[in-house]
Amino acid sequence: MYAKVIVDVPAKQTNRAFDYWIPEPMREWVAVGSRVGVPFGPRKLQGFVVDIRTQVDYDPAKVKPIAEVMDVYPPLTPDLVELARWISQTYLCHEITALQAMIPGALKAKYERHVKVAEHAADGRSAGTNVGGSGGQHLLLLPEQLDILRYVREKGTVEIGALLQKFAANGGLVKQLMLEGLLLEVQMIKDRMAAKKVLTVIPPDQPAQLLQRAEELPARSAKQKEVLRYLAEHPFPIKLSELLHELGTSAGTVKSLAEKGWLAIEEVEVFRDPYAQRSFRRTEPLALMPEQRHVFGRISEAVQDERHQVFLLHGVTGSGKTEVYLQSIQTCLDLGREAIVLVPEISLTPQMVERFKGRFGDQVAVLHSRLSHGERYDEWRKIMLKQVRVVIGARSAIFAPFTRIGLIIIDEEHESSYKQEESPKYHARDVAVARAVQHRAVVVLGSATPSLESMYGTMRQPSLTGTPSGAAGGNRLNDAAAAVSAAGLHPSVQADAPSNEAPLQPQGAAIELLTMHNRVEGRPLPRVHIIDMREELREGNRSMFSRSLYKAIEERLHKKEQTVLLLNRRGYSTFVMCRTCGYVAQCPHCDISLTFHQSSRAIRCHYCGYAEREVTVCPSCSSEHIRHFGTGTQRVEEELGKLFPGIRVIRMDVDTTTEKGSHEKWLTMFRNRQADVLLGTQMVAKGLDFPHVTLVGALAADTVLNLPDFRAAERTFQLLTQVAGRAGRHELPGEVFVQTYAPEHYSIVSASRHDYKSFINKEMTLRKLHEYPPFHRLILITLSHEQIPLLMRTAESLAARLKELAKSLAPLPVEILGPVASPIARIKDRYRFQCMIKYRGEASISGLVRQAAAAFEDMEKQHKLTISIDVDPQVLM
DNA sequence: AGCACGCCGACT
DNA sequence: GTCGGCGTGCTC
Repeated sequence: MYAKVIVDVPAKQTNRAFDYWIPEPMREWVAVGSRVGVPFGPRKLQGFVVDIRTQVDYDPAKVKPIAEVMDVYPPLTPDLVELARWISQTYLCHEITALQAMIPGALKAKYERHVKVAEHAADGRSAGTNVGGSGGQHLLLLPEQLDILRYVREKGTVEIGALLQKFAANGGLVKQLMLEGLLLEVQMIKDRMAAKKVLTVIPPDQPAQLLQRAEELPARSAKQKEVLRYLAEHPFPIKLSELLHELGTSAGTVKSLAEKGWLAIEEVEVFRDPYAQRSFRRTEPLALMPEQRHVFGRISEAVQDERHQVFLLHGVTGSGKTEVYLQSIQTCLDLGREAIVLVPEISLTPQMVERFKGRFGDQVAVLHSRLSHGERYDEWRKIMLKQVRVVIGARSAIFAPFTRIGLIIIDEEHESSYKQEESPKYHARDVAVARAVQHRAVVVLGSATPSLESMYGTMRQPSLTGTPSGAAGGNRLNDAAAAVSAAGLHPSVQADAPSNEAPLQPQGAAIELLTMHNRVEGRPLPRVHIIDMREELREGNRSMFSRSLYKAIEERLHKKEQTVLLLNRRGYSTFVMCRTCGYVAQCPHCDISLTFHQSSRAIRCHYCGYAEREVTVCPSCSSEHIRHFGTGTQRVEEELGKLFPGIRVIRMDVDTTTEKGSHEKWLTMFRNRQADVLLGTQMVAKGLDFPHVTLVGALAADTVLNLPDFRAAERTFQLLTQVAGRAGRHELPGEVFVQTYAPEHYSIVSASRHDYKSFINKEMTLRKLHEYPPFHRLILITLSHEQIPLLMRTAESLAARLKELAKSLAPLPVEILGPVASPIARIKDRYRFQCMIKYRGEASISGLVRQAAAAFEDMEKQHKLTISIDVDPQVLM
């Protein structure tokens, strides 16, 4: 038998499967999805098995055997292997990159070079005797060299780095021994993190015997008797450390019993459970409101039919989407199938976790970035070992190694954080649809402000001719591309399918729209006031608080109610400027202004981390009129303190939430009403639910609007709607103040009226007019290099090449825009140029782009030029 | 990505 | 004459 293996080298030339022979004894351990160690040229590398065959396509005489199998159970399921291929084709990345993204970081290969003592050096066992060299020639070994050999022999194998460190004074000798063949190099592939194991005492099958045995022991073995009696009474495996603590004895006591064979001590895998300390109050399903009942009905029907379908659940904030998710998941579990819930990283709060753990108990695994490497790995292991059936997590949880997925929920589906910014630059929403096709699972996209892409999907008519995806035998991924497009997320996505079978018309059912207009228990949406800050300024108010917001905060302080203040920092640089000459502190390595950080009193670059001391004298004109521009949360906090002496403010931003668990700490404090105001960036807008919040203020609602991004209006509308939804979720009614310099902008007006429909109509019209997504699709190609001339030349010829190739697709509209300098024209001393491809979805374009980029392969290698391709970019910077 | 092979300049 | 520069190509 042979295996096709994708090796751990992310390069164009190695972006294909290599054939290896599977030695007979390994046969039962090697499967599609296995991690294996394979010889590759002179090295040993990790790889993933993507196929198993009886024949090879390569000269059988040259096929090498697999060197080792890394895991007892393959860490990837066959469907994930297939999905990785789809991702690599759709998002134009190396297949290995997609595969690696699917396993936890703990399983990333760590390559170690070890040495062992060569067998023919074995005669040199005793010190002082010199060993024979390979040619029968007698080499004189120095005593130091014998020391090294003896040390390595004792240890078995030693990592080269460690050996060199140990014998630092004689580093040359180690090398010499290796050259002479007395030390052999062994390459090892290690996991970054192993499962955590704990010594555990296992009682025998018949614990009753233990009492008997205790009698037989001599009187002086009191401690041993005690251990036996304890185990007879509690005949369950127990941690050795716990047992010792319980009985106040030492390990020797238990060990001697183990040596007699009366009990066993084993290493048992334990799971680091980040939620172990907490108990979750069990919750029962809540009664559903009529709208919720209808939505739940549609979803659970589809789940029960085991048919692939995508729903878009548009529910206003506070309409009870989570309860619908919970009950739908229950339906799915009752059918013996598994569920994945994706949540934006930022809203994966303990509160959210609690709701799922409360309903499904230890059936739930949680995956998010704040877990340590080990914790994350353990949660993942629980999924793989089928100890849980529900996963809640951020973007990458879409790769949970389940085998019978029935339901995938994507909460806040409009969030741009579902798009990964590093390779593989996948969108979890699209991957979810592809994965759901494989499993014939249902996808629920939930949001109070659905993305235009998803909304567009609901507007498409189901095709008359197409068979519904997931129908008989259709459970394959080549349908997935069609399904993603049929789902309408994009006009059409095509995995690099041979063009003869590429369906040009999307087929299958479109997204079904489900709507919930009402908040639970008929609570009204909060009243939203738009405050024109231009007018405030005209009337002499130069503070960042309008008079009405000031009054509203004052009122809340009196009534002992709470306030949430949002300061949207995006697009709001807190740059440092000299008021005399206009000098602005810039990063010397990037084309971006440095931002001021109060906590460290430093100015630093967000892109490369460059930092310098705060400047008090202008380096350009020596003036002392240096001002920190932009309204950072720190300044708002200061001003609050001045305006309302004694006010208790919790500030949440990058500066205060980097520490592990700090996020949670602040929110708990606020919940316990230990503060009057929660002030923060985007992170205060998402998913939080505090009963005593009756006032929400957006201090500068329109900062995003000024960014050169076609999604600016959409982002603004979403953010304002989300943050407004934080007010008045419980008994107390809420009120919202939106401060802006663009009070007539449709995104702000619609958000203030809670009018999603008028917003979407306006925005759709504009997008269509300007040929932007979702009507057209984009691919952003960014080139970077240290020197502008070479960079420009390459970018020009890449664009020319693309235009050339695009002609072959005529008459399908494919436009090549650029090259132009990127919005941030230099990062880390590298200049950046970009080209944008704008096309209608019917065009199968990924192959074309790859072809064009491939022509510049040698440029990349020779001149250290980098080309990065972003399919469906979310952020155009 | 590594690593070897291979073809042209400054040294013993 | 050789050591070594890094361009080119391969890894089952």
